[in-house]
Amino acid sequence: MSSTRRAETFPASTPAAAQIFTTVLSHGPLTRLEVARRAGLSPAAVTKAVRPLIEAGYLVEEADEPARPALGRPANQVRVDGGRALFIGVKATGDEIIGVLTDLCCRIHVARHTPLPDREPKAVLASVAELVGELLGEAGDLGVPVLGLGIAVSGDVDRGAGVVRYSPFLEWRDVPLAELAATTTGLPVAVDNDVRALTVAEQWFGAGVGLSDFAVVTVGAGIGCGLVVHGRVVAGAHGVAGEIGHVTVDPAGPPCHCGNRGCVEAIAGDAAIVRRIRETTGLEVAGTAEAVALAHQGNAGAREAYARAGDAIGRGIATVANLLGPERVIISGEGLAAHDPFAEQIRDAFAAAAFGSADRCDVQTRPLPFEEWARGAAATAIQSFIRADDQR
Amino acid sequence: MSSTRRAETFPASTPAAAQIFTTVLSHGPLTRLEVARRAGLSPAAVTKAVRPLIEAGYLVEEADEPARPALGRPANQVRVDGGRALFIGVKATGDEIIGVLTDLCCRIHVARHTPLPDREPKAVLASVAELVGELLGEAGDLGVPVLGLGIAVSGDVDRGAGVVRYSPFLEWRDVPLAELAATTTGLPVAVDNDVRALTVAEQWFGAGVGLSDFAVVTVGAGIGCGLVVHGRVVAGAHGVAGEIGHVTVDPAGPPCHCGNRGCVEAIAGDAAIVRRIRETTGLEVAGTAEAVALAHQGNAGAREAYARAGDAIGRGIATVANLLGPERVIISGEGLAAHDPFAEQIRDAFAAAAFGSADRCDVQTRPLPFEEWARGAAATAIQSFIRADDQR
DNA sequence: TTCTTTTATTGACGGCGGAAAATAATGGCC
DNA sequence: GGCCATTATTTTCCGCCGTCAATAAAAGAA
Repeated sequence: MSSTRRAETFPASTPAAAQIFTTVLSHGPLTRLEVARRAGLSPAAVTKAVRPLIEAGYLVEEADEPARPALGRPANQVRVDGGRALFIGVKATGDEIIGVLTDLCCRIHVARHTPLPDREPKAVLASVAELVGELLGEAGDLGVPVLGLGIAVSGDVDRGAGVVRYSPFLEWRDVPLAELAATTTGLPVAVDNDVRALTVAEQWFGAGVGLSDFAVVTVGAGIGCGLVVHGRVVAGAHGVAGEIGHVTVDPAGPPCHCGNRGCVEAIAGDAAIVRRIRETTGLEVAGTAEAVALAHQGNAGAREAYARAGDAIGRGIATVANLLGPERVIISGEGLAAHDPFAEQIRDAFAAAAFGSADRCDVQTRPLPFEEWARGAAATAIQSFIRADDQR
Repeated sequence: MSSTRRAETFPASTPAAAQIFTTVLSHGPLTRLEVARRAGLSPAAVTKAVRPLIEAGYLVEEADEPARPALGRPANQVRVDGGRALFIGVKATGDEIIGVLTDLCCRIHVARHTPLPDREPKAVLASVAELVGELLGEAGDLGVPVLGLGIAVSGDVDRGAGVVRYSPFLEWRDVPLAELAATTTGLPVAVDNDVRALTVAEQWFGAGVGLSDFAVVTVGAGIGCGLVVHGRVVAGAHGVAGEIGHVTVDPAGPPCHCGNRGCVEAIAGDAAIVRRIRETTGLEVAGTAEAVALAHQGNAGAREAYARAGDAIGRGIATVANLLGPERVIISGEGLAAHDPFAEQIRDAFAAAAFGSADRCDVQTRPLPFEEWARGAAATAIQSFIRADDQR
């Protein structure tokens, strides 16, 4: 199939050129002058950097110029041609693989998911290859080349080496996933931790655009956190960071699988909430869906459990805000959109526990559809293709 | 006095040159080849950058070459000439001003402190000017020029603007301290938060040398924290960061002046420890010195209070480690050196509460003599003089 | 002495980004 | 319509920085 097709490379030789491209990518259509101001470069430098990018088709001149000035020569806006290239993002959980086909602007064109019968690296790799094959087929129909594959896995991932150091859900240790996937798919592969991947997506295409310091908190089975400091996603000295789930909220709280008590996750994780409702109401709650339904019906025990969870998350976020002073915290989770009381509780607890930063830190809540995880993986693939490791 | 003396400027025009200098500054004498490797530059670039620095007297060729290779031309090591320039660092607390005269390598030559009669900006400025005047006199005796003044203040400080936004201890709001001190002393002035200043000193001259991710935790009247992420000191989006003192350790704990309960500072701050000992033993403990003495004598109540405090600090540090994955945490405080059980308790609590990072995060304890705060201020002055904002 | 080995320096080269000037594209004004 | 003011973009030229390749330097070994 792919045979000896040479991997296409991005024509941005210098860091400045990459920065110019990412500026346009994140901040929509911009005139060259606006790009120059944002990137802190001279207009001439922008002109020179933009030309090869237009010639290669990654940037295009915007056809209509809506924002023309009252006076003077009208500006020509430039934007990224999303249709120029496609990327595939894959998120592997313990029992499912989610894959999306996105364009260069990280807009999802196709989403697929398949169950995962076996967690062995080989079996997972085979499933990933199959899913990628299907998505490549879709891409072939569109006649647009796929330039990269991103894979997101929860756990301890060495992004630079493309190795999954340790993934509890998959029960993997030191799996050189990037290399393996590259040989089976023939695509350039980027591998990263799932929450960090999601954070990259927010940084470049979401609510973190233009911010140099923000946090993404994911609420679901586990509680995760991606941090952006100084315009770069924090990976920690050893690849582990953002473990907000195991921040202690109440030393007398319920035991956590990590060995401590009262971790955020032990109070606000899906399983913890279900367990709490069972304990306080005596009802046989099967799962999260039922717990949410109970809370919506006004069941006191369920509401209390969610209030407790919201409180724990709010405290956890306040801890992040106190330590890092982010400009914004983006809370995202499956249940959040449908479940406002939860979010409100988070806000209240945050406001109470945040020391000096509460009024200066914007807390946003946004839903997290399951494809969003895979989109994050695609974002890392795009980032890796552009080869721009830091940006504002 | 100083009249129209032009401020001396550092002859490192490019970021690369500044990086080369800071590499030599932090990593002691190095051969040009070693510098090139560390800085990721060609040997030729190092040669060219080093020459003007030697001509200006900031670098010198090391006289004796101890590390000569078995074979080949012996290497010429280069080091920073500390005696080339002096800097003054000043730390202002609520009731005292501490000043040090350091050389370019941030070694303390003279330390002075004077009580602070009044907290009004004008009065503080006058005291600072007097102290600086004395230290300038000492510098004049040495015949070495003083090239900068750094002032460290606790609270919310905008380093870039040189403005103290809000300092609770001094009861200041929006005081343009850098500008004021520059006009009264005639020196270039850098102003920063005290804990961040201390962190810069550790990063360049202390236990953080060579690390891109570490934390400094100060234990005393308050509990502070300076963070280095991606090789840069974290200031947060709004100038507030590192508020580890108000991380909640126990929601049912004692009330804190910040309005919450069970903050680290409300358990492990000096005042909290003294109060705890009073409550549990009924003894009239006057201050920290007495509390420490009681603990050393084996008084059960005092030991319990310190154990509690150590536990709280350890948990707070674990939170930092879980979130940021630093390579090292440097705990520094006045009482620490004399007070090992405290430190041990911190370690234990950290090891228990740190999720996955405990075994990979090095926890160091080091004493914090009172001049160390002022030395941090001098470090920011040096950094500001070199004009290198980030480094590894 | 001469060769080998390692370090440091030199000089040519290329590329990038900035400054300034030129060019382009409009609307307004006479 | 011609001219001018205004703003955007491009061109041209220039300086500077860092790399490359070659060379010098400073030993010990043969």
